[in-house]
Amino acid sequence: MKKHQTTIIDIAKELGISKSTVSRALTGHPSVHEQTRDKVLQLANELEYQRNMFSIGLMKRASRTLGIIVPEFSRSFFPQLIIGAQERAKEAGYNLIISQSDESYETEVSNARVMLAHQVDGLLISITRETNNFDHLKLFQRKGIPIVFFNRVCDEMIVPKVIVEDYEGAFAAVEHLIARGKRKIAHLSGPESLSICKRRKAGYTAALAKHNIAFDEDLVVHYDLAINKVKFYINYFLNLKERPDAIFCINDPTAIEAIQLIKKTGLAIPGDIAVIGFSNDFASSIIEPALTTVEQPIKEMGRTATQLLLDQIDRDVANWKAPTVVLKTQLIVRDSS
Amino acid sequence: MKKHQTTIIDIAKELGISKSTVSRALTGHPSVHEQTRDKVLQLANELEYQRNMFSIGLMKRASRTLGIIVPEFSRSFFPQLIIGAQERAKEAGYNLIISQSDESYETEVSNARVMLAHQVDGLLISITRETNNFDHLKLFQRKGIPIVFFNRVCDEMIVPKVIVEDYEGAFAAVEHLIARGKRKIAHLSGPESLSICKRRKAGYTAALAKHNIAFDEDLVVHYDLAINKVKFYINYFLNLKERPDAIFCINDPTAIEAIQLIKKTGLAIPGDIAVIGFSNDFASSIIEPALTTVEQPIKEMGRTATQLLLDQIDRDVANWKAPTVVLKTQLIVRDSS
DNA sequence: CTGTTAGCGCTTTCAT
DNA sequence: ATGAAAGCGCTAACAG
Repeated sequence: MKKHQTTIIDIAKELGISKSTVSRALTGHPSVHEQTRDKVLQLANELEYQRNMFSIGLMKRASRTLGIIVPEFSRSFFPQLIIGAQERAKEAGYNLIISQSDESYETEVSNARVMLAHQVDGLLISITRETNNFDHLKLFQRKGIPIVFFNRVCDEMIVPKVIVEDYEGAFAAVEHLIARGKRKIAHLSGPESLSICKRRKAGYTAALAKHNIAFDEDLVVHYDLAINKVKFYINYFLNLKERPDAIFCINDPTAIEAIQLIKKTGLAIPGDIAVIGFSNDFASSIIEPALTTVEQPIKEMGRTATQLLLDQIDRDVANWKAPTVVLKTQLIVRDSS
Repeated sequence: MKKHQTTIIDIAKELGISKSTVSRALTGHPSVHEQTRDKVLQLANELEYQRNMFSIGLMKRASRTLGIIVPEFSRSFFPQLIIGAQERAKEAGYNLIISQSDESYETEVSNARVMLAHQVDGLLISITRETNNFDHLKLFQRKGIPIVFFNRVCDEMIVPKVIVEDYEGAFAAVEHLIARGKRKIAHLSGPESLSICKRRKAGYTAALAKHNIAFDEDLVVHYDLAINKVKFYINYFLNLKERPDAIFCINDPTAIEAIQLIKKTGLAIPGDIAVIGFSNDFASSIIEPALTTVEQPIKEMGRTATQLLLDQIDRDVANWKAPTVVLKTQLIVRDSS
């Protein structure tokens, strides 16, 4: 199958007028005779003319395309976020190229390369759990292509970021556990390299402090978010001399896995051990007992990140102060606590 | 922020050689002096040169980009499928532009337009539950851009398709229910317009027939897949004079919703009513009782569809017989039946 | 092995 | 209101 594209030249030839006039008519330029424009538009329609993005891109040095790189999308979080981003992009007349890095640093670098090759006008990114080096992203800055981080952000780069109230959310979750009478509250956290984990842990610690509960090193564990390893850490918690009476998990998939594991041991949730997650993923209301969790506005995060990106693209900003937008979180109390 | 692109011309000038030589060196053309090539490659690297897809696309009339349009991706099915598609595309040196039509025909048409504007070399698509008119897709054929349907296919277009053994899967599911002693088996199906639903229904009907169970019109309901309407149909089933003792649902989200609703009424699953889904989504092993379902090879479907698309792109086929690939399904028996 | 030339399809001056 | 011409960055002939 060979593609045949209807071009402006075809239309011009057919109508016996110049290419430039056709171009003007097609782009809605005012200085075109109405009759001429109508004729052009009609013929273009008949021939199913489609503007060639390559030549336009070549001329304008802009693709009107944004890129988004997410670490994974097997769980509902990132797909939902992408829906928000896509909505906002579309409203603004931009398209979105999506790619997922599968929690692999290498793939992330390769995806970034693809985005560059596709001449995206801007990049949205949430980094993998492995990403420690940011050269591939700094390259965008050097090339003058704006970046916005969301969810998992990079602290060392000064660009706009969208995060949620991780600290406050974690604080509220732990305070809620305390209100339920729990005192030995464990925290199953993610990689220490992710700032999101640091903030949630800080909220956890602060809530304990406020209520005069001693911070116990043994009750906090960091893991790499590989879901199949959760069993190891849950076992660890359950076998402690003084078993924790609650576990605050870094995210919903972790919490859901934890619940399934704990149920198998015969322990009662939340009686023996309460469990709390973070994010309010779809599955959290399905599991039994239904998961108490900290809801974050996922779609909104996608929209906001996209907006911040558009702001940078439109504005011709030399010393633009990169904002960090912090979205609200809300504790959803269900049956697991 | 204004983009500055390093171009081949920059490199040529810097090195005092011709653009074509630079181009040849960069594209790995054999007829370039090794020294020259090394110099070019090194400088390109230093200057962080990035090929401009626009000019290449303009020249080659190909974008090395595939498009994929899915009806939604809030559930895990399509994201997983996309992962498979992306894998295969990447292996073949293609990029993938993803868009989701939100189960809206209008959005699907608009997304198709976007794909066209982006000059995709081929399109993968699973239609929305609303799509009855296929003009927007036939346009691709007219333009010589290959299409492959997957999952939700269009019967009236003769293009490659990837589906699963819907009939066989449904047959196995219903036969399993019969083996469990169920006799009044209901079927909550999707829109009659989707061939996928027709095939599953046919499997259902055939299994009943094989075991001499009369087909009961009242036990089959079609709905539009809007998940919040499931309660209406479940209620209908539960209030029938002779309540069904099993429900075969068109997909896992429907089945999961059904289980939640049935549990609220106090009926026992599977004792009073067994429930079976289709697809083996992530959530199906989380719900309690765990959902019996027909597993389909989701990632594989994405890979296969992509391969069929690549086949069409590479081959210069006038009268290429469009294949329909049918992937295996497998019944996963869990606790809901 | 390397350079020259001529476009790909479009927009954008600059004329008229 | 329209046309002519130049060129975006690259590659593919065709020469040497």
